[in-house]
Amino acid sequence: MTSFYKEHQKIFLSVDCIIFGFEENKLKVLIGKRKMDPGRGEWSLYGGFVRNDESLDEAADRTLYELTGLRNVYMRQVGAFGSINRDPGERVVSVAYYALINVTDYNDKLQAEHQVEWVDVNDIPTMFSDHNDMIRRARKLMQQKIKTEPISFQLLPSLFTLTQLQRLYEAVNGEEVDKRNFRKRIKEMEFIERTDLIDKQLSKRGASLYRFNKKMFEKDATFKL
Amino acid sequence: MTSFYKEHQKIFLSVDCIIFGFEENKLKVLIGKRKMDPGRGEWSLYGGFVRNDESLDEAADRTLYELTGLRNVYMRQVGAFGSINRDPGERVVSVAYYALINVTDYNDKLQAEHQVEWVDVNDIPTMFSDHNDMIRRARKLMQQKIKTEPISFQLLPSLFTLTQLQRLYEAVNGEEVDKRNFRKRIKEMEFIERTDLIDKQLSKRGASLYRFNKKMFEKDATFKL
DNA sequence: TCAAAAGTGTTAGATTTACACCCATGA
DNA sequence: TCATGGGTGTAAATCTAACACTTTTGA
Repeated sequence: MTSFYKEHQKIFLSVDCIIFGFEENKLKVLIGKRKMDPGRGEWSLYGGFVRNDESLDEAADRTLYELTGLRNVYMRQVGAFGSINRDPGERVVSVAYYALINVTDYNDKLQAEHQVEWVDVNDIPTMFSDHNDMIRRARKLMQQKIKTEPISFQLLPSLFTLTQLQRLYEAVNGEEVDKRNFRKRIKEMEFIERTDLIDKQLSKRGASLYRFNKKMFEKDATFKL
Repeated sequence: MTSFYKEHQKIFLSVDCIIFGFEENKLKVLIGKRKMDPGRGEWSLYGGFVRNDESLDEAADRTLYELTGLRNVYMRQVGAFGSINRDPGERVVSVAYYALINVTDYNDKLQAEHQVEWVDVNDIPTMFSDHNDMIRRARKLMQQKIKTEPISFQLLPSLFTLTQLQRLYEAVNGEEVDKRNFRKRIKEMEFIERTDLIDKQLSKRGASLYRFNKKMFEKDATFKL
C-alpha cells in the first residue's frame, strides 16, 4: 500500500461506551473497575481500541457486544475526547458513544464475568481519566434527544405501563412531571398503542400495558415531549 | 517512554474545519480545492493532521489559524468521522469542528493565498470524502445552538443593525421570520444594547446600531430565540 | 375495609402568531 | 416627491401548567 501521509503521526484511538439502563425508576450507567494498567482498579467506562479494519461505529458496536452480548443496540456518538494527557499511559484519543439498553435483556452471567455494575447517573463516583466528562456529555445529549425522538422505548421492555414511561422521563430529565398532563400528551401519539394486557405487578387494580408501534411512528412522524 | 498499549494499532487522525461566515444575507462556508493527493482538485474543507503534542481542540485552532490568521475563534466539535474508506489514500479518522467568524475580520491576502471561497451553505458542491456530511451535521448543530446560546454575534461585526441580526437568523434557520415579532423578542434581551450610532449604508433613514454586551449576558443569562 | 396505584378534564395564564401602517431621508 | 428600508402594537389562537377526586382490587 502506498503511504500518502507518511510524514504525519498516527495516534491510538479508542472507543468508550456510556451504557444507559432504566432500573428502579432510576437512570443508570454500567461501569466497572478498570482491569488494565495504568489506572487499574479505578472506576471506568467499558472501552476498547479501534482497529484499522473497522469503522468507529463498528468498534463501538463490537465493544458493546463484548460486554453485553447485545447487537443492534441504539448507539450514538457523543464526540471525540482528545486532551494530550487524558490517558496517563500514552496519547490516546477516545470517541465516546452512548447506548440505550433494556436492563432485562442484559445477560447476568456476562455482567458477573466483567464485574460491571449499574450505578445511578446522579451518583457516579470519580472515574478514570475524563470518563466523568463523557458521562455528563452523553447524558446531556440523551436528554436533548429524548425530547424530539422516541428513544425512550429502547430503555423499556417492549410492553410497558404509562407510569413506567413517566418515571423514565422523570429520571432522564431529573424532574417530576404532572401525571395528567403527561398522559394527555401520550394519548395524542398514535404510535404509543394500548394493548389489552394488564400489568398487576405494581398495583392491585392493574395498569394497561402499552407498546411502541414503530411503523405507525414512521408514518405519523411527529414527536414532542 | 513505556508502551502500555503496544499490541494495538495507531491510526491517522485529522481535523477538518467547517468555517461559517455571514455575507450578503447568506450563511456561507469557506471551502477550497484540495491541494493534496489523493483527491487533488476536489472541493474540500480545510483540514490538517493531529500531532502527538497537541489536543484535538488545539489542532483545530491551529488549522483555523493557518488558514485565516485568526485566533480565539468560536469553535465547537461536530464529531468524529470514522468510516474505513472515508479517505481514499489511507485510513484516516477525522474530527470535524465548526467555527464562526466575522467575514470582515478575514484577511483577504490569506484567502487568496489558500484559494478558498465563501460558498452559500445551501449551494455546496459535491465534496471530497465525507465533507458534505460534515457540513450538514455542523449546520444542524449550529442551528440548534443558536436557539439557546448567543452565538450569532460571532458572525457579525461588533456593531450591527437589527435587520442584519434578523437576516442572520433567517439564513441560519432557512426561513423568514416576522419583523415585529423578532424585534419584540430582541428588545426583551437586555444584553443586546442599542448604541447612539446610526448605520446609513443600507437605508436613507439610517438604522440604529446595536452591540452584544457579554457581561450583561452573563448576569442575565437567559436566551431563547 | 383500606391502602396503593390507576385513571381521568377543566381552566387560567402564558406564549406565539398574524397582521399594516407611518417615518425619515437621500437621490 | 418618491422609493427604500426602519420602526412600531394589538388581538386571536394556541400551548402550557396547575390542580383533586374516583376506581379497582388484593391483602
